[in-house]
Amino acid sequence: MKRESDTKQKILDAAQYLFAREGFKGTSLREITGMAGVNIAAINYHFGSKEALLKAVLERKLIPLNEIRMERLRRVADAARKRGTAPMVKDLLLAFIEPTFQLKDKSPDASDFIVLVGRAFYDSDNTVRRAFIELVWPLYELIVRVFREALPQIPKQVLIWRLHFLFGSLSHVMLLCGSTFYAEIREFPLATDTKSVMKILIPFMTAGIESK
Amino acid sequence: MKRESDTKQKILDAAQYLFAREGFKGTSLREITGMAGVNIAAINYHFGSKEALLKAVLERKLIPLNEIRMERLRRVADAARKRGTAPMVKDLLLAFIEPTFQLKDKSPDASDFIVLVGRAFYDSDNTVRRAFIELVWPLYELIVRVFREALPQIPKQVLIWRLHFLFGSLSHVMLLCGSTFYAEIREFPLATDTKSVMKILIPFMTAGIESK
DNA sequence: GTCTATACAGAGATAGAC
DNA sequence: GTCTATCTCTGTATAGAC
Repeated sequence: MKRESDTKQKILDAAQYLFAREGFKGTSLREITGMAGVNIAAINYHFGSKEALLKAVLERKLIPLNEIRMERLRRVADAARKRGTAPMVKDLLLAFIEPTFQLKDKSPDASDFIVLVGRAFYDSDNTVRRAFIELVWPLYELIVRVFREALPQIPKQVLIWRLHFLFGSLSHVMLLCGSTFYAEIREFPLATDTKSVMKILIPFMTAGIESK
Repeated sequence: MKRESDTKQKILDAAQYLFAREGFKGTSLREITGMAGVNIAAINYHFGSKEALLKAVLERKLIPLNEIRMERLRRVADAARKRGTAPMVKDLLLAFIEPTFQLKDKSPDASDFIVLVGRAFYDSDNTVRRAFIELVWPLYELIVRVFREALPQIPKQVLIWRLHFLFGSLSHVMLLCGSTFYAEIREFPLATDTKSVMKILIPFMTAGIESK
């Protein structure tokens, strides 16, 4: 007899793998169940719909990741408040960005998840975009708040634009670091380990966000 | 009797409109031909396949746009060479970025095209990504070359990473400026006219790319 | 409760008659 | 250049076995 969570887990793993490679629309339920070695009806039984399955895949890793990111951002902001100073932009950036890439050191399927999330905001499917935005909304609000504390002299509209530039760069880097499918665009291999990327990305972003 | 180019044109217009809204995979040939008021088989007759239609849609506006961008980049680099100095980063950035947004002042369907291109690199469909990369490759190579002239002291790998950060931000901004579908993520309206966006984006990018 | 097999309606692309 | 016929594959629903 199979345990309930076994089938669910196998479906989630296969779905994450395939969604990352073929996209949401590009992956059929038959492919997923075929790969997971379960019956076609299992997805509807366990999750209710393809859309609900996508949400489950995203939530599984994104909720814990967001908790880590929010915790780290709050810690930076709190420490600054105790010192009576504004938080440093580079500390906030590292707190926000680093945890995502550190996932790769923990689990072998992290790359698929990173690609999935890196694409989510740009997906042409409303379902995917909405599910993603809903999940990251509290984090987004926290980011706006702590960066306003760090840079009170910058008009809010300008700061929000700059944060969006950051989100764009971050998504782009997530795809380049998370997947092998983008090798075609590189004329020679770029180092994509977490430490090397942070060393280039954080100073770039700090300079941009702090610019006059 | 219909003129040959009439049917083709109507298909291209409908396809661009629908691809921008529903994505490549998410748009059916029936939707396109229905909107264009032509027969379902007309796409295969005129273009050969859905994939070839996508390429035609991209090429129609992207080839002329890339010529403008490359022309402007070369002009900045040439002027600097004549002066015997390195080209200015902010001039190169404006030459590369501004023409895309200026399309909106020329044609009413430019927003759809901008969204389509803004998404292309992030599409989960290989077809879309490959078609896009092939079309922008000469521009990409020129960009690397002129930015190396502007910043010879920065190691090539670091510079290429920074250019990719730029591409990510640019794509993100193209979606936010080109579409109304992203209104959900803004807590209050951001100004998305070309001049306002350039005024915020160019200094941000200049500071990031020139950072120590 | 959990899983399987099968049915279904609709959308996919395309070949070939006209 | 147009249209229809066709055949495959999609997501979902359900009836029943264990």
